[in-house]
Amino acid sequence: MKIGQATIKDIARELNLSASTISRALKDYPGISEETKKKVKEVAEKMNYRPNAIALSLRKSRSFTIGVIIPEVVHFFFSTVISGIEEVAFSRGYNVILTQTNEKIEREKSSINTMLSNQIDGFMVSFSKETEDFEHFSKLIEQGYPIVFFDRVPDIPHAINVMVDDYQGAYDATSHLISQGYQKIVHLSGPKNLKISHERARGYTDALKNHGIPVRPEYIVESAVGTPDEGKEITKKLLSSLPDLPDAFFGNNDMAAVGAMLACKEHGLRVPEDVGIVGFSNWQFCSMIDPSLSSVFQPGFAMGAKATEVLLDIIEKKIDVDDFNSPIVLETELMVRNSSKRIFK
Amino acid sequence: MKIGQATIKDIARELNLSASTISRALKDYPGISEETKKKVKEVAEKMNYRPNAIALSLRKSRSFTIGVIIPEVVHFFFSTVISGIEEVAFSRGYNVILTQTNEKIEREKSSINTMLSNQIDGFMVSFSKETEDFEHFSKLIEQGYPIVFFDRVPDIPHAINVMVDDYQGAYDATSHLISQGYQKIVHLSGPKNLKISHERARGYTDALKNHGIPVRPEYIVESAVGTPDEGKEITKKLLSSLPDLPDAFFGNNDMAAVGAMLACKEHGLRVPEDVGIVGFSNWQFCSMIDPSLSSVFQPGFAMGAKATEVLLDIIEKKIDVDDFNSPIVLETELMVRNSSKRIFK
DNA sequence: TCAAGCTATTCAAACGTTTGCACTTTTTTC
DNA sequence: GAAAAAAGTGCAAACGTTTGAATAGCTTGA
Repeated sequence: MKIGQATIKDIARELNLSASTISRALKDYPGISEETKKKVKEVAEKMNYRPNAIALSLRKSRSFTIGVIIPEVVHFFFSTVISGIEEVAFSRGYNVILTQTNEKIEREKSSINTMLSNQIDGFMVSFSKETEDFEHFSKLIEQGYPIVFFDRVPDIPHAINVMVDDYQGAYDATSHLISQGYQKIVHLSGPKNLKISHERARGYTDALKNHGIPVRPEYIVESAVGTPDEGKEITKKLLSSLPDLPDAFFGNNDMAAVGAMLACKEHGLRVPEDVGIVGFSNWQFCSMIDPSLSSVFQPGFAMGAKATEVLLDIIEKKIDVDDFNSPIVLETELMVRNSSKRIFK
Repeated sequence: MKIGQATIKDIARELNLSASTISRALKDYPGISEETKKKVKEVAEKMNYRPNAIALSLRKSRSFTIGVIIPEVVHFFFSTVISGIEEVAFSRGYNVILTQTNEKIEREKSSINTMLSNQIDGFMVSFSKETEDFEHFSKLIEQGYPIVFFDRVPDIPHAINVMVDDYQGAYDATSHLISQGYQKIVHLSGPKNLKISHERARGYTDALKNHGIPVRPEYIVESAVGTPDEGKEITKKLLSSLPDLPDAFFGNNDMAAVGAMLACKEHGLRVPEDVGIVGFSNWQFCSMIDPSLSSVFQPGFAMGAKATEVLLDIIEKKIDVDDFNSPIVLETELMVRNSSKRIFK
């Protein structure tokens, strides 16, 4: 049978003291005699006293809990972000309550509501693919709720955004392919409503331009879902329909890239000899497949950690919301592997 | 500026009614006139009233929150479990607070403490590799805290365990290898203190025995960490030291199996012609690597969902703790892919 | 001797809900 | 037309904690 946790009142009764004295004694407040403090602490220990965080939250209107809203948990990149969030939150004494939206805006909204009900101290959000209207976030910001966006960030006033340098990552990846002698580079792009998709596409385009390679619209194809199957299908179609066969694929994510790789292999093309491939995100499997997949590393853990640091600093008023007029951008790193190495030294 | 959320008192003041009436009106309690109910609800709507879950928790000694303690978030299998947990919890109106132990028993214990402080309604636990003494869990069970273990389950009285049929999965995998003509099958086993490791090893051993193949102790090697690198190293050593070369590897997990595959390839062995390989867990990358990796599918999502159902049923007293005298076991499924297909039909 | 000044402690209200009970007021019943 | 029943609402306590203000019991000093 669950024994009701000992409370301050129980200790008070035991020692014939008032609740306030117990509270202060436990907190080492001045004005309590050393003797009393000692006794109180002993009894607390003996009774296995554990402060009731709920009561504390009610009193202080602070829950020491942050809410994380994420599209999917079963996603390598996001899981690394969660890990970073959890790590920092734990070390600073906060709880993390987690919900996934499964890319549905309705779940996003309802999660916000339950979290508000739960008096969360702040939000960390990466919004869903369905989200095109940011009204529900703007309202929160206006009302002064601490909220930090990561990875998928909105373009709205006063939003605090932590992101990866998608533009540079894509630029590097594309430049690398060019440097390896690939010229006809296809970009499998991401969903149109995500800023990260645009940034990556822009990096790709700029790299081509800066190397004097014409940008062909038919070489930019949307791979919105981001599964290997989708990438494979799209690539297959391209290979059988394009008059001028591409010699490289730059995927907006690793899944699409791996799909492209499979399609190329099936089409009898050798990777990297005939076709070069680079992905984005550097999922675990990149080094396990054959040929190993070059990819742009996104620092997910660091992103989660940094975003949480910022959120907690805001919550604790160590920094001011207005200090952020531009996003916090983390560096990517191109991991060159065999799928794009054509020039051997 | 954050506007203090409207409370029941605010509505009461607005309508010149008492807090109790508001509370009852909002809950459609009998004994409140339809007219009042209507007015109250309108005003609540207008003031954007949102019940304070913290106050409710304090009053009811129920937080509608469950605590999940998991070894790692960045782990395909566990992330699918979390997803299942989150899904069921959300649909039944519960929050999920998540902590990862990073395989450290100290974090496990301290997580339990903060969760207890937070008046969590119940626990879901998969313990760390370091955990060998289950005292801290036994105590919780004795005190009547609802707690459900999943995947890594303890062998202690009254524990409610949800697990996968590791024995059968391993048995199937090994039998499959035998049916494909492999005879000298190495098992890369898991950490010794996890029951799942024993079960998988037992399935492997029994399959050999039942097919009249002698079990050789030197063919069972511990791959405790479970990374591709470790699997690769171990396999390399085996290939260069064993006088009688093995012709198959059954990995306790996919990472070890992939390591074995890489080592075999480097050693000039062809997969599956010379060596057959089967993993365990069916991680996403299994179908993406070349050759694709056969693996035992573990229903992670279903496990998380089932475990949560049970936990919530216990919390809500829909079922009794004593109804569980044996673990809930979920079926595995062998996914045969190219890494172990030697007999072509 | 007594006001002043400490020290150690207690009181009481507050955070936002819920809920058993009591209290009005209205309606029904005979 | 008076008593009984019903309907609608309010009071107050409780959940566990914190905290400003109040109080009690000392010691000190002139």
